[in-house]
Amino acid sequence: MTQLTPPSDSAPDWLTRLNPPQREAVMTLDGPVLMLAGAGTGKTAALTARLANIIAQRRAWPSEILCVTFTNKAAREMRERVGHLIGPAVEGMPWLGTFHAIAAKMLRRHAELAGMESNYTIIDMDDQNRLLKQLIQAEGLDEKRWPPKLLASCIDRWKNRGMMPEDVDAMESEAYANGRGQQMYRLYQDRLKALNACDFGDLLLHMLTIFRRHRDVLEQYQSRFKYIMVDEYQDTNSVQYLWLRLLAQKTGQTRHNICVVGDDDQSIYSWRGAEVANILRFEQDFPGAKVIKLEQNYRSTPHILGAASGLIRENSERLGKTLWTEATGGDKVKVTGVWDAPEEARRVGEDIERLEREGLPLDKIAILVRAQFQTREFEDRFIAIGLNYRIIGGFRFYERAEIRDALAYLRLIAQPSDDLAFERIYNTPKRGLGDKTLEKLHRFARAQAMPLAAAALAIADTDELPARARNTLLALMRDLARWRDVAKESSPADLARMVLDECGYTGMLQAERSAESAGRLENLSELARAMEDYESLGDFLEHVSLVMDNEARDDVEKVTIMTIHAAKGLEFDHVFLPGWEEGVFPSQRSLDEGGLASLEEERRLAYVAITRARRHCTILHAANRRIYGQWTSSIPSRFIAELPEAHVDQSSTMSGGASLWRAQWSERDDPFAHVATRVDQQRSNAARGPGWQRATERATESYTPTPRNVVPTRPSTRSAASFAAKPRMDIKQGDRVFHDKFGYGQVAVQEGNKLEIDFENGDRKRVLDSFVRPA
DNA sequence: CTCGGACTGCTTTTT
DNA sequence: GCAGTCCGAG
Repeated sequence: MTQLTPPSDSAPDWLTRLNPPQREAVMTLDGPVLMLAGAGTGKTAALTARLANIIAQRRAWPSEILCVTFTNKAAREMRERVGHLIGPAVEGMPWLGTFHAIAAKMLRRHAELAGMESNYTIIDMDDQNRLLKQLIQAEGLDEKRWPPKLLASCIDRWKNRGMMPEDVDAMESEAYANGRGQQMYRLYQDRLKALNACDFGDLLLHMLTIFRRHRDVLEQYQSRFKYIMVDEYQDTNSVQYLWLRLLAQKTGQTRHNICVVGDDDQSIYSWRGAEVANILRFEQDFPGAKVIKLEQNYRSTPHILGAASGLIRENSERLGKTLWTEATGGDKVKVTGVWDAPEEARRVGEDIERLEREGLPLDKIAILVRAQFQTREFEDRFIAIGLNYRIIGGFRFYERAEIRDALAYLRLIAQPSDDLAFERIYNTPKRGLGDKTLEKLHRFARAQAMPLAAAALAIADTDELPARARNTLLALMRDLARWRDVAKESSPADLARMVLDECGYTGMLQAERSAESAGRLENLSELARAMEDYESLGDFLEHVSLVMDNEARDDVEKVTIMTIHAAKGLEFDHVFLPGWEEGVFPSQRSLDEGGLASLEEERRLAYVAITRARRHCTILHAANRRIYGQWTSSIPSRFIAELPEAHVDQSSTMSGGASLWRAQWSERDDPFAHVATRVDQQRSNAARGPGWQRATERATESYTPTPRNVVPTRPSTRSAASFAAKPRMDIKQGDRVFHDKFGYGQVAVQEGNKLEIDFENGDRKRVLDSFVRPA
């Protein structure tokens, strides 16, 4: 990573800064290349240097290179880094992007070959859900027994595997409603076609089908792309694999200039269709492939690497890499056992405050959890001690109801046939149109084979609807027509502001005056602000449907709390890994569903977690934790026992210490340990003796924060760091402020960086001043 | 249409 | 234990 950082303009510079294997990857331009890049081995540097090299050597124009990533973030990063190396020529890289963005772009050109028009709509999961629900109801299926979500996941799985409805066999079809899976899938596809829409999976599947059925189209792209590069290849699913293979295999010529980069040890997305097999058999797929291993790690200390490597060695299906580093020294990975989850959060909080005092910026620290529910404990604790944090994940901007409503209006303006958008807004804000009206409208629309919006207009000439509903509908249609005219002249942002005002949405929220409504209004103006960057409404809508991420721009330094999945590809000086207990990590559910294969994926996840750390890594496990409201006692994760002792420092805040945990593992050293359930643990608790039992029972029945057998930690109400935290200069008592979650309020008490605020809904809440801004 | 009570079901998540 | 959803009553 470090090697390419100061990019220089002297031409061969990107070569001299590379290590030998990296250089080989950059220089090998002919034929298939598999770059096996371990964590922190400078894979992005090598990939971007290779791209720059292709262009510098005039092997291809930027527009003749296909460069695919999985996330928008990765695509952005790549574009930026290539930009540093080759300058403004990146602008001419139209085919650098995510699989979906690239497929969508191709599909716009060939939509008619998939039975759509080129201005097709890309529907999101919410639309998909509503659509499926309608279909399920129409088919008279019991929604409870066969929820739309289940059907959605089946369809998704089929699409991930490149299956069209006709490819779904009887066995697969069984997965939904007693064998009606295939039928429902087909109905869904028909409905999408009628709506001139497709879902995310379709973007790739449609293009794959087009490539297969129309050789001329395929050949056009095959000859265009002289080079293909794929990042995170271990995450590719079947469609993506098939899609790439078609593009990379130019018939009659021996081009196959495909370079894939990945790490089988970091494959953590099999649950959403990724096939590690794709990377494992790359050499068979592309005979003569050059395999280059990047093994020199530039990120972590030897102990961190040693611990991670020892752990991942337990996995069977591996291509096998050995990470090494020139770095020396550094601390061992710390493993700490604590009594319960609140203590875990308390200790992490104290450690972070100590690091902060020692001068480590908060944004160099991360807490990585297995599952989202674990974040809560930390959030509570950090609020209490006044530690700045941010939680990544959870709700995304474009998933909020008000944003989706606003987008529905805009979609309907851009695309009058967007029935899903119509349904979403036709009575939002409330204008007195109910299910009855919608039902009649639906029937009318179906009979006339027209979209709902057109039907709304046409039905006004009939006596189908009562005068009142008819007039309301007509007024809405008139508004839409007017906005469509406005859209032709004014900017998307202005249009959005106008629409939201005139449709009554803004008014509705203003009238509400609740804590959330203020935040919603804020979000809507943020949406309009985001639209300033777009030329046309169409551009913006395309962006929104493909780029659902939203990086909150940072103002203050904050500790990051996120899932391990979300942390892949990132690095932090100090990483805390809480919740390493059987059942939590590895996740019980994962083991129940996928057995050994899942256990190995969990282990890879653990490997990813540890390798995020640059300098320090602290693993924690709690003996007691509340799960689904039940106090549950648990034993340390098997992954802890798998860490080589030479790289680990174990400690425990409980009497008995680490030996207790180790003993626990040897006791239950049987081959079926991985399917052990919590019920078994009740039994093994009994085997641990009366003292343990008493402690466990106490914890289960009545929770006491500091039981006798716990070495008491420092009383927590006011730690040194939080006391010392400086108050914000721009906010003082009595000020009116705005908080993203709670809305507007008045500062009642200011104490360091903590505020007590009387919010407009009457609640008084304690919050950190970094979470509010002056209103 | 809106409110409230019952019911459920709970990893990971990008596009 | 909690949050989100659904259905029935008003």
